[in-house]
Parts: sequence; structure tokens; C-alpha cells
Amino acid sequence: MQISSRFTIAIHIFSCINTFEGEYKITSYFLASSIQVNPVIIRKLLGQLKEAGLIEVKRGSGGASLAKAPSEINLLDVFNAVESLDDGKLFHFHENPNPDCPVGRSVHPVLDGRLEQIQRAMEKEMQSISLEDIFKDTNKYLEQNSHS
Amino acid sequence: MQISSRFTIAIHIFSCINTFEGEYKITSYFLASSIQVNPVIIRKLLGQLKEAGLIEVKRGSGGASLAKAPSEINLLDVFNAVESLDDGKLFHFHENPNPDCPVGRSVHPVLDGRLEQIQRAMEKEMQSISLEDIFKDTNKYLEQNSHS
DNA sequence: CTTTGTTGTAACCTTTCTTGTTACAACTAT
DNA sequence: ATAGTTGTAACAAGAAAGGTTACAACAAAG
Repeated sequence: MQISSRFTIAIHIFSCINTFEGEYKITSYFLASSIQVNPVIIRKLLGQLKEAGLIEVKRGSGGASLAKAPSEINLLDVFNAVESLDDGKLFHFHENPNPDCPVGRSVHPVLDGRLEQIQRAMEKEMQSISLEDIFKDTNKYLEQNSHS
Repeated sequence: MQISSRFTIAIHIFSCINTFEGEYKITSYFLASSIQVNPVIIRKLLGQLKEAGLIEVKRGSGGASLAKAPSEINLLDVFNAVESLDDGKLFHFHENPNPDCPVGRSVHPVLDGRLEQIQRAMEKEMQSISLEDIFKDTNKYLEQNSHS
């Protein structure tokens, strides 16, 4: 199964804050129209990102903004904020290997470390990409594709 | 969302073949009792592993065996055999970013490469682990935990 | 050539998760 | 007070995982 679109939507949210902050108020409706999903989906995501200390959201008057510098937020922070992995584990292990079978007994001790190793490789790569990187790429793309 | 247990079950299947080949006939019932899931689940997985050219399964008489040397099969092969990612992509991208919004327009060109980069890191790590490695670890574990 | 054990597959079910939707109380600035 | 928001509850549809029963097709052995 694929990782849910909450991750890419969250990054889209950050990009909108970066590009439109000051110019527009970044409300759930504004974001919903750029991402083209329901505003309530956005609000739930904003809640998760706020919970994780990545953004601030104003009640009543409305509007989202960054809680940290873009260089201080990496894609793993975003991923962990919106993608709740059961027990923090990327891989779902079958629940009841038979302890009366040698293989059933050894499969956890043998595999757990390997699965962690794979997950860490993914997480390390996510960690190496900051929102600053994404924002730079976005700005570059927009410059190149705006003048004539 | 977590990656389905088909992956760890598949590795468990291979370990059983390694440990019990010759001694027992590796049927879906035998595997089901070690893994403690329904035999039909196993048969579907055996079908996927066979389809991918990783194992051979005897109809009628029954029994599964490796189609290649353990050193020739790595965890990415197993993962790809049993985990059908939509379009081969680990991350599900939100479907309809608004092309009339600068951010909506740039989010795909900016992110696609990054997501691929993250997925490749995971795949590379999977590729670096062969069934031979797993089998060695299993044998070592079983030796250490058998003689008093 | 019948029996037995097995695979391959269809059909169905339950749970869980994602995504989408409406509704509305609580809140804040004007 | 009003208007525009957020936060949340409640619900629904769809997909996927995991489970289960049933059975035809098959292969080896008596």
C-alpha cells in the first residue's frame, strides 16, 4: 500500500505559506483551492502540523504560518507529523509467528533489525531534505516559467 | 499507513524453505502453521512469488522451493513481488493540484524527484540484503538457541 | 483408475484506513 | 453584533488487508 497523500498535501501547504505569506491570508479555504481538496481535510492536517510544532494557526481570524525557519524543518518532521505509523514502524509484521516452530521463533529476532535498517535509510533521506530546499526549488521553477 | 505484512510473511516463507527443505514438504498448510495465517493467504503469496520467478510450486503433489540461489534474491525482489505499489510509486500524490495556482502548478515538478530520491534510498537498502544474509542470521540464531 | 493430498481461484465477509462531506459551536477581529 | 474562521463531530463511500469456505484441477501412489 502506498503512503497516504497527507504527506504531499502537507508539503503543498508549506509551499503555499512560503509563496503567499503576506500577500494572502493562508486559510483552509485558500489552501483547499490550491490543493483541490475539501477544507476540512486541510484543517485536520493543519491540526497535525500544529500539534507537531511546525506551524501556527490563528483561530477566529484565521491563517497559518511557519513556527520555525524553513531550514529547521525537514521532510521527516513533516512525515512524522501527518503519517501515524503504528508503533513508529514502517513495516507491518505478521502478528503471531508460531513459537513452537524454529523459524517462527527466529523470524522476529532475525528480521526486526533489518526492517529498522531499511526504514532508517528512508528516514535519513527524508531528513536530508529541508523545507528550505523545497522552497528554493519552487521559487526557481516559478521564475523560469513566468517571464515569457 | 504501514506496508502490509505480506512482505514479512514472504520472507518467513523463504526462511521455512531454507530450514525445512528436504526434511518436510513445504505446503501451504505447513507454512500456514508456522506463520499462523490462513493457508489461502499463503497460496496467494506463493502465487505472487512464483509469478516473480523467485520460487517454484508443485501442483497436485504440492511443495514450494527456491527458483534461484539465495544469494541471487534480495529483499527488494521480494518486496516488489508481493507489494503492488500503484504505478511503482511509494508515495501517493494528491490527484488534482490547481494548475491556476503557481504552487499547484509547481508542486509536481518540484516534488516528484525528491519523492523518487527517498524511495530509491529505501529500495537500495532492501537491495543490499539478500536471502542468503537472512538465512545465515537465522541459522546462527537457531544454533545459539538450541544447545542448552 | 480411484483415492488422497495439494494447488489455484472464486466468492464472500469484516475491519480498518483514506478521503470526502455537512453541520455547527467556539473564537476573534472589525 | 457581525462576518469569517477554526476545530470537531458525525457520517458515508471506496479501497485495501486479512480472513474464511468451497471447490475444480491436478499429480502421485496405491
